Amino acid sequence: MAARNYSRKREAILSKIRGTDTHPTAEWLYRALKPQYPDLSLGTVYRNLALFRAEGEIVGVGTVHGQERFDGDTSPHAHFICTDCGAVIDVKADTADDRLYAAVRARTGASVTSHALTFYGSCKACLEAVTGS
Amino acid sequence: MAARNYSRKREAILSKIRGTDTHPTAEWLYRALKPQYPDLSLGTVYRNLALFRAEGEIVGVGTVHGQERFDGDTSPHAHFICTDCGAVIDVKADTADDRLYAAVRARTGASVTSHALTFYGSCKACLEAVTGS
DNA sequence: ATGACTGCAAAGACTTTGCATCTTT
DNA sequence: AAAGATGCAAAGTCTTTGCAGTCAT
Repeated sequence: MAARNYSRKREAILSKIRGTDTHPTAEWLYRALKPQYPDLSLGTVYRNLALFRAEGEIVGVGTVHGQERFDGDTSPHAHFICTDCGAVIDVKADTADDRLYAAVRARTGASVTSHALTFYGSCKACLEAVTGS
Repeated sequence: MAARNYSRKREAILSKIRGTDTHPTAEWLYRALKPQYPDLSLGTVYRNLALFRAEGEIVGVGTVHGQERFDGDTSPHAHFICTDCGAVIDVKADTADDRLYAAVRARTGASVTSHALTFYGSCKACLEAVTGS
C-alpha cells in the first residue's frame, strides 16, 4: 500500500497548487517553488502530481498548448479555457447532475465516476488586446 | 490564404475519420490507411489533422493516455472516456445550452465559442473484464 | 535499518518541422 | 511554371524513469 512518508517538498507542491487559481502546469509549479527549494527537481514535481492525482487530491483539467493543467480545487465546477493565451478560469456553474450521470450510465453501460465541462473561446484580456480598448 | 489543392491522401484521411466512431488517434489513422497508401507518412496525417481542425472539419476530443483523439462528427454531443482502456464513446446528450453560454460570458467577460462535456469512468467491456461475467 | 523520496540525467512518447521531391492547378 | 502536398528523418516538447544518494520512520 505504499505508506507515504512526510516530505517537505511534497507539502509545498500541494500547498502551492491549492494556493493558486491559475491551474498551473508542472513547470509553473517547479519555477514557483525553485527559489525556496533550490534543489527541487522537475521530476519530483511530476512524481508528486501523479501521486496527488491518483489519490484524488488534485484533478487534471486537460492539456492546454501541450501541457497538462492541474486544479487543487476538486469540488465540482466547470472551466473556461482561452484558446489564445491558454488561461484556465473557474466557472462556478455546472449542470451535470445525477440524472445526467444516470443517463450516461444507462446509454453506455459504463460506471461513471466523474465529468468535466469545459468552455472554449477568448478571454477578456485577449479580447481587449485585439481591440486595443 | 493558402489555397488548398486536391490531395488523394487528404480525402482518405478525412473520410476515414468520418467513417469511424472510435475517435481515433493520428497513429490509428496512419495504420488504417497504410495498407491502401503504402507511402503514406505519419507526418502527413498530423499535418492534415491540424489543417482539418483549424478549418473546423474535425474536432479534438482531448488527450487520452497521452494521445490526442479526434472526432469527425462536429455536431454538439458529449463523450464518455474509459479511463481503463481509453475508449471514447459518443453520448448523445448535452446540456450546455445558450443560457449557459451566456452565463459563462457574463461571469468571465470572454467570448465563448465552444464547449465540451466529458464523462469519465469504466466502460462496459472493462467492467465485465473485471467481474469475468 | 528499512522503506520512501529525491536529484540528475537519460530515456520515452507524441508531435512538429525542414528540405528535397512529386502533384495539382 | 508556380503553389501546394508529401516522405523522410531530425528536432522539439513534455513527461516518465533508472539509479544512487538522502531523508523519514
